[in-house]
Amino acid sequence: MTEPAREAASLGARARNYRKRLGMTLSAVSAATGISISALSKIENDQVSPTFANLMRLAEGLGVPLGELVALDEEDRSKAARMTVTRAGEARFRSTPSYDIWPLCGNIQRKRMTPLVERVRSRAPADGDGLLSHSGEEFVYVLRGPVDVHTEHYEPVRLETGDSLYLDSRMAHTYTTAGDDDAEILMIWLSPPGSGESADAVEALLSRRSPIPRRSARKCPPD
Amino acid sequence: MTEPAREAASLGARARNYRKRLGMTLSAVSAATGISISALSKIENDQVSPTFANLMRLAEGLGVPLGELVALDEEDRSKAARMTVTRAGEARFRSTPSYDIWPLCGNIQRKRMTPLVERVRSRAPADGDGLLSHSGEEFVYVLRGPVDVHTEHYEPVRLETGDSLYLDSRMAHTYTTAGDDDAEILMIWLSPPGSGESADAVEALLSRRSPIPRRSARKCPPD
DNA sequence: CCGAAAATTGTCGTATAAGAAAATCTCGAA
DNA sequence: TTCGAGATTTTCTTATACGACAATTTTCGG
Repeated sequence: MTEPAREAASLGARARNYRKRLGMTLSAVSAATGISISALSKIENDQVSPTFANLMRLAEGLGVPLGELVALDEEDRSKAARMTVTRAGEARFRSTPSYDIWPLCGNIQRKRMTPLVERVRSRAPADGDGLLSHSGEEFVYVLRGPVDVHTEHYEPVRLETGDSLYLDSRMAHTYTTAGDDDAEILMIWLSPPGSGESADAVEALLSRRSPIPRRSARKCPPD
Repeated sequence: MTEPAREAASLGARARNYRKRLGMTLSAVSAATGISISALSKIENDQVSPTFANLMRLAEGLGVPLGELVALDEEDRSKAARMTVTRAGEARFRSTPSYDIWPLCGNIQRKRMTPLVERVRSRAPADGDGLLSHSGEEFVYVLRGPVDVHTEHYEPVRLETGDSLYLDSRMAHTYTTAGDDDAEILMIWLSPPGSGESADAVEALLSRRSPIPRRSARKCPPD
């Protein structure tokens, strides 16, 4: 057997990695892309040199940027190796009128996603910050619901525990708790490609949300 | 109003732009890449869908990262759906040797993050897929632990429920359950920025109509 | 060990990309 | 304007990717 799949050296290996990653079979990819199973097999085994048209279909079907699918490894991965862990109780606590916020994994630099656990306290959009829009995209997974999502273009959506949501942050939005207790959500915010990332990301997010001075940070576990 | 410099919309246009920027003729590119002149002409005019082999040769000959050559403009998400919800039970189920996977919010197109709920079944890296590396970054929040994180550059890390982790996906990694039962994690995978960096506006203009001052076949590679 | 699903391999007909050479175009100079 | 040489496009033929199908082989669960 080949050694554990490192950065796949060939196009076929990369394509296979991305497929495996989604737990898809060749038939599934075939259905998603319109490429025949046999062609997919040959592509993954580097027996053919696929056309640009099929490369585009494949990237689309696998949900991978085309440039990434075709790009050869151009970087020393050992230097780029980065990882950071935040323990359940170690996140630092911040507060806005509507939310208590625990930024996660803040140690790592140069990361592009900003993960937060938020305790939703407000019961109506008017209670706190109102609808706000900002750049980027955000994904929300409800740790303890129910939560109502208010946006400028959709009817409010109620999310229960375990529900998830993806939205374009440029559309004004806010979250409110829909139950008797505060709700809790895990949010991952993705800043747009051009904007500077880094630790400032959380500050930017907080400053947009919080017209009032932040309190001093204190430790408080999400759970 | 003068026509705004728009980015090359097609692969052929991009290829031509890069060639013009270097002041090269088709023959020069042919010599540099090994691709026939006629094939180059047809590629630049989008009359053919070049093979991956020729795409690599072309990128090499033009001194352009392959990802840039092939990347489509990833803009225009205005028309796409701005929000999508996945209910707790509605995610479609997929399975790999090591994981059960529920892709979340798959409906929305053009999103840059890929959220998944994964049930971790394997108890050791060797049980299933082994260590895998791929592009991008990933954030993990442990819904039900404990989970062990194995990487190629770090000692294994044990995560309990509520812990979170951020890592560079290019570092080979895998997750195993460290308890008696299967573990469950929420993962958000971020694919690398589409290499569709906008072509330089000036270059786009230059390559359009009024050609670069053409000194009788003066082939000077820019330095 | 078995059976089923998945994946690979091989063949064939078709579609189409690649390469060679001829035809056409461009543009400066006489 | 005409001319001519290089640049580009347009024919051709050849090479090969694609899709369909069938036959194994491999991979997993049970």
